[in-house]
Formats: sequence, structure tokens, C-alpha cells
Amino acid sequence: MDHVDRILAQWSRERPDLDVAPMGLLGRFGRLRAHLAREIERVLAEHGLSRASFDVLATLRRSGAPYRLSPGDLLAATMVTSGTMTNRIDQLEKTGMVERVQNPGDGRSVLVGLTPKGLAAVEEAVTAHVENQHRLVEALSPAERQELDSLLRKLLATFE
Amino acid sequence: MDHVDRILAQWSRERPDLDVAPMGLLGRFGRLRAHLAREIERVLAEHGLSRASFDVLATLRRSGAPYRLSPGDLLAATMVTSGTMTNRIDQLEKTGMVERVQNPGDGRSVLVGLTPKGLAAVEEAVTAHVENQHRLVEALSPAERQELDSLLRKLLATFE
DNA sequence: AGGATTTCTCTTGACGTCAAGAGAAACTGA
DNA sequence: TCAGTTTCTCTTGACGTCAAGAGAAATCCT
Repeated sequence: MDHVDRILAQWSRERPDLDVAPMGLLGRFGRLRAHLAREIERVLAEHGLSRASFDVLATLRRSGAPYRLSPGDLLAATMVTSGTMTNRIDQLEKTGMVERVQNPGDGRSVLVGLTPKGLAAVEEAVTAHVENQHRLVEALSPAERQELDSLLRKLLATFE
Repeated sequence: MDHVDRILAQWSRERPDLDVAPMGLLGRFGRLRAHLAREIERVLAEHGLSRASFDVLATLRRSGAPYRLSPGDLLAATMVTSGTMTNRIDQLEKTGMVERVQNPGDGRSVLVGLTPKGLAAVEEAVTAHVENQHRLVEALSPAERQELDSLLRKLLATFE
């Protein structure tokens, strides 16, 4: 009997016409998401980064040298709107983590590149972040993690 | 090979020292969450409600007649801060969905109650919302939904 | 070649959230 | 009893997000 079970019990009493099984699943999903987000942001904050900033730096880092992508490329990788991406790049530029350089191939566009400072920050942060991710799922056995990953993959496939 | 697999492949090339299996699970979790949130908000918006507003109205509704709770009770149910809850109640009060009434039992506190308009809005919205929730998980078989729910419950239990 | 369309980034304004803390009322213990 | 502590709500200021759209460059089509 967890928090979500108590919510479902209330609905069953008040609206017995509703079939609330999916609400249970989605309710647990949502609460779990809030806990995971909090823990992930806490660790990134220890390295001076927000999740928004980290996502951009990590996308640049994993794209490989010379660690440069256009805002449009970053956009395609991150499920946010263009206005959000502009804001993220602005913040990172202010703190010297990235720089905007001219895109020789396209005058409408620009390239966002990691600075040495940004590269150092993301190398340090990603190591801690990956360790933290291990910790966050360690309550599940390897087989359970595999099973959960498979189910998430299947459901995710219906949206992308 | 989905979007998350491509991210993991990049990391494996750039940072082969990292074990990115948990990143895959959490990455799918995060992307799925974004899709689910978008769909849920779309349906609630059709009924004139944000998710924030709906959560408060739904909490009041499922608490049973007379549909009144203190901000603190609402806080305990919703994983947000007190400032956020004040703002949510303010917005709902502006649109006439809830009203603040004196709490006879505690002078520091107040009771937030559904108005007839708020009750009508939430009854309509919750029906559509539950239908939508069914739709969102229907790509999984009943057994898979059960399995996913169990795994989420187990992992969630480590945080609450 | 050049007008129409598309692509790409940025701007604006509104919204929801949090962290930190203030103020008022209720408890608690000597 | 009453000073100190706790509880409860609200305020403030900053942040991240989105939707809608503007402006500039590239591309397409005749």
C-alpha cells in the first residue's frame, strides 16, 4: 500500500465507474520521475550545472571533436523548443562554457562549440552523473533493469 | 535502434570507460515522460485546465464531500513546494474554481473548497483524463502493464 | 535571374516551479 | 503563564519552459 494505492482507493470510493489501473501506473511513473529528477539535479548542481546546461554540454561532448553543433542539431537531440535552446545557449555562453562561432556552410545558422572550460566541466560532470545513475537504479536486479528498459522501450516506440 | 540507442552509441565511442546501461533506462524514462506529459496536458487543455490546476481540483474531488482541504493537505498530496501550492490556489481562485474559507479549527490555516463550477469542471475533466490514460498505455498488453507497474512500484519504494 | 517558399535562430510574454524566508497562530515545557 | 519552538501559509526573486511569431539567409521553381 503506497502513496499511489491510497489515491486509487479514494477514486474507487468516489468514482467507482472509473477504471483506474492506468492511473496507478502513470501515477507511479510521475512520482518516480520527480524523485529521479531531484536526485539527478542535486548531483549536477554539485558540479555547478543545471540539468538544462548539462544536457547541452553532454550533447556537444558526445558528438565528438571538435565538439561543435548548430542550435538546430542540439534542438533535434533534446525535445525542447527553439526558444528554450536559445536560452540554454545564452546561459552557457554567459558562463564561458560554450561559444557561438560563425557557420561557414550556412549564413542563417551558427555553430555552438565547447570551450576548454566547458569541456572540462562536462567531463567531470558526466562521470559523476553516470555513477549517480547507477546508484538510482541499483534497487532493481540486473534482470529487472533489463525488463524495465524493454517495457519502456516498447511504450516509447509508440510515440516516436 | 531507437533515439536512445544512438545516444548510447555516441557515448560508447567517446567515453568507452563509462557503463551506460542505466543511462539507457533513464533516458527512455525521460523521453517517455515528455511524451506522456504532452499528451496529458493536451487533453486537460481541451477542458480548460492545466495539469497544475487539474491536480489540485482532482485532489479535492477525490477527498470526498464537502471537497475541502487545507493547503497543507494539498501539499502533502502533490510533491510541490508551499509557494507553488499558493500560486496554484491563487490561479484557481481567480477563475472561480475554488474558494478559500476560514478554517474553524486552526487560525493559521485556511480551507480550500471546490465551487460548483470547480466541481463540474473536474468531473468532466477526470472522465476524459482517465480515458486518455487508457489510450496512452494501450500499446502494452495487460500483463506488460502489470509488470511495468510492479517494477515502477519497486523502484519508487526506494525513494518514499 | 528573381520572386516565393522554406529553413534556421532569436525575441517576446506568459506560465509554473523552486528556494529561502517572513509573519501569524498554535503548541510545549518549565 | 509565557517565552521559545514549531507549524502553516504566503511572498519574493530567479529560473526554465513554451507558443507564437519575426527576421535573415538559403533554396526552389519557373
